[in-house]
Amino acid sequence: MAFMNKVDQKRIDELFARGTVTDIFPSKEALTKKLLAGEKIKIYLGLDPTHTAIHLGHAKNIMFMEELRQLGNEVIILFGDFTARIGDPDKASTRKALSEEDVTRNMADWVRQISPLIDFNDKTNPATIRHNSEWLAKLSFADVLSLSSNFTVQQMIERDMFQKRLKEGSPIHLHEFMYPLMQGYDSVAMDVDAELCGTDQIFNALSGRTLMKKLKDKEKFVIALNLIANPATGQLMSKSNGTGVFIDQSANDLFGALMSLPDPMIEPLFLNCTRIPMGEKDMIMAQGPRMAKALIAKDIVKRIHGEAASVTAEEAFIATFAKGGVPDDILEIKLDGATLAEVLIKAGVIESKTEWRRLVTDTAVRTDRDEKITDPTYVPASGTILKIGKRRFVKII
RNA sequence: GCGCCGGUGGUAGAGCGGUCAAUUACAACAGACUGUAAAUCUGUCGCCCUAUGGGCUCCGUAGGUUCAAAUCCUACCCGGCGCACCA
Repeated sequence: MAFMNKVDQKRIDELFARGTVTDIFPSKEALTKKLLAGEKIKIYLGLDPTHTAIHLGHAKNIMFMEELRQLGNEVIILFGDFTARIGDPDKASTRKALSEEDVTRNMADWVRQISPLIDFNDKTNPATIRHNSEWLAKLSFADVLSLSSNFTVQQMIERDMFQKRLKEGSPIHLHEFMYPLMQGYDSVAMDVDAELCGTDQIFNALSGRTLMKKLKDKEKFVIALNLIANPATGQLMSKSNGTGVFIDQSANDLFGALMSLPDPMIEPLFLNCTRIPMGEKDMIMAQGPRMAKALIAKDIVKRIHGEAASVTAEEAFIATFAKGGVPDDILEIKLDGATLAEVLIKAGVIESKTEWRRLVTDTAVRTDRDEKITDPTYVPASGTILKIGKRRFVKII
């Protein structure tokens, strides 16, 4: 184990070649040297249990951690359960704190969702999970004072978000200055060699670097990964931009969500979210956007739902959207004397009768034989398959 | 505690006595088109109905003024800013 491994070298090169690592502190050279020295490095990735809307931007960081784990490093997934209850400074405002139950539930949900992406059960080198309440909850006020003496107010207010708030006259709560401190102390408490984070977390990660140097005289590496953005528009992948893809959905839905992303996202997805060798990139991109996107979507679905599901998802997508067909597994509903609209509301397919009337007048409702339904009071025969819009399918039994 | 400002639909954010179920943008939904659940164009976007019409609910909460309130008044709750208090 303590010798330089050619295979590892190749793998590390490949990892960096994807261009998803934007910053390394103190330097890339130092890190590569350390990784190749055959020493097992202890690295952590902090996750925020204030929410469970896990999208590809999170997923790709987890994938990166898995890669490091496979290279033999000690990999820690750290839940900021203590910090989540305090509230992280947000761009615009102070974030609300969560209850303990919320945080616990969220953490379980995170683990469920990321489990396909990182191995917590490997026999020799499993990824481990820790919680920062383990140490942060135990600090005394004196400890906190002593920690905070390592930073100046000037360093804290230097942050963009604080500058912005100062300018706007929005509040900056004192405890928000503690956040980088707490996150920095995570590094000390776990005595890590490195931290992986998104570029948005560099400030916090670097405060950990400062603390490690001051308190332990140790050089902590910080590896910052890019945030996935649309190269054409510069917009980050996010729900509000209509480009957020959440991983907690069925194979079919995930595949569809990926296919519907704008074409300029193909390359970032390839680089960030797949591990298809870089050598194949040009060949894949040369196949045109549709093929390339499908290939990438399939690879991503495979990582989360497995090979078989990824194949079915692609087939279902082609059958349903490219050919206008009907997927296999559709909701079956029984009328039982109620009107169609009533049954659909009950099944959660539509929200209200008003919505139903709208859909009918928009000619969004048709049978599988392409007959348009124009009467809201239409009573379908048993066995009829109804398409409502592009994505809603119902079979009457 | 005092003063000032604000709380509007999924979000941002107009409106500030009738013409407001509430401008606009984003999100969402639908149609056309398409390789696509993309882009673009078009339409829709509180609920209910015996429907080119009618009814109900809605602008922090509760009252009030008025023929009429999201719009004015009062109280309360919540948020922000400033000042003070911290004998």
